[in-house]
Amino acid sequence: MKFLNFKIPHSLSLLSPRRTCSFSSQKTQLNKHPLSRKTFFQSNTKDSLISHLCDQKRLREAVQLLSQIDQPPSASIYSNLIQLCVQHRALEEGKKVHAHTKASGFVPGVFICNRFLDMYVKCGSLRDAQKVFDEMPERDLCSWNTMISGYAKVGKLDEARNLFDEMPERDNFSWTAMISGYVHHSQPKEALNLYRMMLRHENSKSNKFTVTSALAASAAIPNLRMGKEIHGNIVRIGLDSDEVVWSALSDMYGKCGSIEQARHIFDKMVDKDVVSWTAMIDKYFEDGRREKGFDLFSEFMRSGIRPNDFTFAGVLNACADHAAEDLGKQVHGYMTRIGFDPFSFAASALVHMYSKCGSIEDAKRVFKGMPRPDLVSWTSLIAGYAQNGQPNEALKLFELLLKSGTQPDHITFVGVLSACTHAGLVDKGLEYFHSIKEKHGLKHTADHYACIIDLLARAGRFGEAEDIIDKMPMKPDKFLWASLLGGCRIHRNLELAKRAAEALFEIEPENPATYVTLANIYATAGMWGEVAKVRKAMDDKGVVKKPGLSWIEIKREKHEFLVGDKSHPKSHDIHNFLGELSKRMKEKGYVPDTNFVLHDVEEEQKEQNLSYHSEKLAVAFGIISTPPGTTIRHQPITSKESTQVLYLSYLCG
DNA sequence: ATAGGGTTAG
Repeated sequence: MKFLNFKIPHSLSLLSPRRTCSFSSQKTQLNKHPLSRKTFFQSNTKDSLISHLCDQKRLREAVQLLSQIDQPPSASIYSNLIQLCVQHRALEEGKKVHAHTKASGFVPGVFICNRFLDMYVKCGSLRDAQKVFDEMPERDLCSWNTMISGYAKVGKLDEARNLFDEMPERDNFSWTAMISGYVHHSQPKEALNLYRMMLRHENSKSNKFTVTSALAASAAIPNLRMGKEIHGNIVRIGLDSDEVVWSALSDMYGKCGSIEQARHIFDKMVDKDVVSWTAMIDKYFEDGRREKGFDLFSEFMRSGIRPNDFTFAGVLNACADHAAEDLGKQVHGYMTRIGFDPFSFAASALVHMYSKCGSIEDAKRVFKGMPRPDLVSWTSLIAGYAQNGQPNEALKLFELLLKSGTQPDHITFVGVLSACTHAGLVDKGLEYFHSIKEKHGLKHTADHYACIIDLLARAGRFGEAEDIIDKMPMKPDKFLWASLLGGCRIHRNLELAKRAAEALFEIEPENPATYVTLANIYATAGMWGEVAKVRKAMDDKGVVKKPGLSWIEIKREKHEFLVGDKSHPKSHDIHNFLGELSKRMKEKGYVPDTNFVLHDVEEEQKEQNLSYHSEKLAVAFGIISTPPGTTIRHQPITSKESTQVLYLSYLCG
């Protein structure tokens, strides 16, 4: 081996005055000249020392040692070094190695060039990769594919596609890189076009990689017909023995709305791994079938396969959505036992879960335990404070965020603006609103506009609100108009209420809430003729106000209530409690504020006959069925069809 | 050597 090394650094002879001497005579020369011999010996040792350092993953030292030798080491040493740079995502060191090849006069072949391409791509410097690619005298399929995949992964799809179209021939790697690039960057249709093109024109046969990408595309559209077609292909070609293919297939059915089919495939899988389990569990959550999801989750826990951060994040988000803090706490405990990455999104999902459940102290504790909280955690906590009656804490936290050097994004500002709304800080809110664009260089989103209109309308500053609406660069959405309508109701602004309602009738004519609110505004103003007109319009259009339905969960059992509901077995106790409660409230001097009734006029009239609103019934039942001091959480369901439904959950302590 | 499945915040 050492003898071989002797041959490679022929530039060694540069050190010796006799460059032209032959191999054997040089050896003799070396023997005769102690200095030359020492140099040779050192270089030789350094080569093997670099190899040794590479084996030990000591990248820094290896590169430092490399910089001390002027002549190129063997190609395999370069290769090892580059690979190590890739592993460490060490762009700086990688550049040093690259510079060394140039300085030492090493002429890299395609193989080493491809390594450099891969290194630059993985370290995130596509510019350097492109430069290497441009300078390559000779390229192979791998060179092209590495570039295409590099561009496709970061969403530079045009660049990727240009290379793809330009390359002389394509293989499965090229197709997969391109198709998955489209899938991951919201162009699933283009992905499927490409897949069809592959089937048509090229002789490339599908393999498990191309079909999984195509399945992901069908899932993202979603296109069940195409998904089924690919399923057929898979069976025909015999690719149905691969875990990932199965998983993608199950995912496709789930995303295309056939959750039963997804489960069917999931059940048939022999070697389910953490990804297939997690995906199936999340399917149930997305489908709103949380019991099923939680059941499958506990089944997974018993399977012996180790869950990962995706699993935890998925379940915790489901807990957050359902204010299921008891389960969230259990998951937290489990995570602590088996360990989780405090830098990962499982950690921020914890902050989110506790914030959403109203346990802001727990959220803060998790947040403080994070070595470097990410933006999602900051945002969750800020929004959590805003929602849980501590808007000033939310704003303080936001100022801390700015000091920490983390850049807020548009979602952070939704939390900030809603904090201002809750705190009634109108001018401060306006200041933040303007800073979004001016100080942070972000674009105002429809959400920001809805927030700021909500803020101004609640404060009765309708002139400014209208001014902003008229100047905004996009069409106001339904949330904005609904906020405005709500503000008009508080401040009895009939004119603007009409404008808001008309806009809402156009956007969502089928939503009864608009009619009800407008009728209420007219009723408050005593304009009964207008109330009747709104009612008639509702009837004419066939819009039906669904009765408000509320439910509360006591010990995992759901109890439902309609307005004026007397069918519950405990109905008598509930009504006694509520009667007692309003008696005591009146004694304390409480006067009901009719501006803030949550229900429509008809229901209000019912209430005068002691026909209680469903929320009141549910909360009352919760209070009398639980020990004193128990937290009762409420979670508005924001699905399209039932905006007035409340979800209340009693959590065992 | 280059490619595939599940993913947070109002």
